[in-house]
Amino acid sequence: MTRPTLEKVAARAGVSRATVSRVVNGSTTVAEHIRVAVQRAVEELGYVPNQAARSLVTQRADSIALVFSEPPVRVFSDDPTFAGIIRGVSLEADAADKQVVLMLAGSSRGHERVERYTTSGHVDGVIVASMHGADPLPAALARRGIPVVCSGRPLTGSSLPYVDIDNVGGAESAVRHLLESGRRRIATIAGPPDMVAGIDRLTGYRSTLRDSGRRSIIAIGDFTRDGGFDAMNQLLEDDPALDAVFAASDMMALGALQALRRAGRRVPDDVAVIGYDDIPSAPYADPPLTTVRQPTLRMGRELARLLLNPGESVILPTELVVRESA
Amino acid sequence: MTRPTLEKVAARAGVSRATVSRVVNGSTTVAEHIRVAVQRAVEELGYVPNQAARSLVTQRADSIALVFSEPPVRVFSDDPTFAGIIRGVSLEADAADKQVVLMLAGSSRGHERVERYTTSGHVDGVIVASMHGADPLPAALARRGIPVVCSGRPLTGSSLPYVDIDNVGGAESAVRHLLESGRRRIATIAGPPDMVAGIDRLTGYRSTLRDSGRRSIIAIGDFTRDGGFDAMNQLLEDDPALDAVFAASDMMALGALQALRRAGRRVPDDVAVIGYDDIPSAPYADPPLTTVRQPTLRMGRELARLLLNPGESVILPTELVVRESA
DNA sequence: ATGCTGGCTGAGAGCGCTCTCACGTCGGGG
DNA sequence: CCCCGACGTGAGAGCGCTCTCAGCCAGCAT
Repeated sequence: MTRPTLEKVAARAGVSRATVSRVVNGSTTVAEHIRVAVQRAVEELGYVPNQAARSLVTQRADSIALVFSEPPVRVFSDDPTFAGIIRGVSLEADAADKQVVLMLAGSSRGHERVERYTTSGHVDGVIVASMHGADPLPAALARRGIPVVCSGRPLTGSSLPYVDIDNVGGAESAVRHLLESGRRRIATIAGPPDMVAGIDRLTGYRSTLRDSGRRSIIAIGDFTRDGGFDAMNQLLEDDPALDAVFAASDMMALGALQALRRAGRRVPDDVAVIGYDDIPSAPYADPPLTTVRQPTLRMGRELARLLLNPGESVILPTELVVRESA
Repeated sequence: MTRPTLEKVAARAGVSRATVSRVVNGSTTVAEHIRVAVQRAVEELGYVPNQAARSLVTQRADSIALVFSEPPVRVFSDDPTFAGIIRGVSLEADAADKQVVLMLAGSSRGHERVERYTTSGHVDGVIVASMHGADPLPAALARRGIPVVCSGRPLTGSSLPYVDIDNVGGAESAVRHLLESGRRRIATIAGPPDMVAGIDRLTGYRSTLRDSGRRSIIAIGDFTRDGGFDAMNQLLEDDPALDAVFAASDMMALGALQALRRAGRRVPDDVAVIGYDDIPSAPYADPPLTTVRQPTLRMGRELARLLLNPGESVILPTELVVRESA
């Protein structure tokens, strides 16, 4: 009942361990008839290489970790970002014959666990998908000598390679759309100021308005629906005459929609609303939400590619999806 | 720049490899002053045990795999099930000092990858969270001699241990609630017939109606919003006089709500609607959705517990959450 | 004094694999 | 005819760790 070893396979095929190893690893310097014999033995015995033994000598694990430095509730919300990243990373890793190991490092204990796991030789590199730009984890891993790539520009001043989405540009395109459709008083519901996405989208909003000579009307949300609801109410109070809102996330936009409805404002007639992320339920909002879509799959691919063969950081463009809310 | 080994630590602390190993692994038979000295050496060198070497001799990996046998898009949808399971598993694994490795086995290639990974000694056991009860993966792993626990009763007839949620009971409680509030013509939007959750919820619906002498009105959905929308339309056509719908998932309930609205039916006045899952957006539906909540966190805990110390399969109870839609 | 027990420590044998060498065994050129 | 290179194979040394077992030194009973 014990798992067959190289030795067993070798004995069965009537060759040496080394030869079996060569066959298993696809070396070309093995005579055809021997290769066939070995493969049959492997098949018959159901041999699977012991990865621990292999790693021990090669010093490679042939797998990479994809760490989500967020509480699971956020990772598994109605947000396509993570799903896209995972798919992209998996695709690229597959192509390079690497295994992807997902880890959640929500708590501080999680951080420690992840650090131990990744430094103990389980993986050849780590992709940290952290929304909080000031996360200490990436730098900590890098210090340990582990290759690291960040999803989202790190706020820690470290020079780690990263892949980010053009948040500034995305916000700009949204606000410009509002401007071009004749809106005059454009408010924003910004994200948390400790997240790159929040900061950059606010920057894009601000600069675009400034360029057009209009003033900013800002409320801070936390990327959640309730946060968006509250922020919208405050915005309405601050400037009852506003005619458009750019929310830094679709969730907040959904909350804003609700607040607007409750306040008796029609969307888009009285107030235009644009969100960010293009979550699955955006098309089903009332009215269907105009939003900024991000190339999450591509982000995942670039992340993996950057980890596998180091190079320059990458910034990906966004796409404005116009529906009915603006 | 190379990682320190046991040997290095031993040399620095002036003891043997064996002693360092003892200290690192928390053996009690080490003299206090030596223990302290070794710990200092470990600290100074930043020593982290090489897991490959350790696994090689212990034949343990000290980690377990949590495999999602679904496409990522489903895993990362607005569905708290997976998040709850993951948190529960993590909690329990943490307590047992095991590492949790998440894997997605959406494609058939994914299956193969997962099988290779888990059989190559990377993990001590596998939890398969598959919604498709007929998934061949669990049995395949078990055949390989790897401990396996399934989330959801397997439909393959295998006798693998599993943890499931009382889908029949959950459906019963929903239908009974409808019955008790005076509804007479209660329809259902069932889930796909190849998923245990779909099958069992339909069973619960049917038996409850039969017991009360009423007839079933059934449409099949696919657990998606669009599927729910279509199914609701068909139901309306089949029996325009229906006054209640039990949808086997909240997503389908959301679609049904939309179809009902479009058909000019008021909820709950004309038609009562109950969903299943209690997704995060259920309270924000219009009207807020009455639904069946599942103990997903506990499910995760039981799953891990069952894997770590084998025992009887477990079935967990549900809870009816009454809001305004029914 | 001698023998014994009990508590700690070190020596050393592997765990299953890869990879470097050395070792045939051919074939072709000198 | 011999030598040399190319090619294919096997022997063997580890990779870094755990764990058994032997060894040592006290301390106690005999």
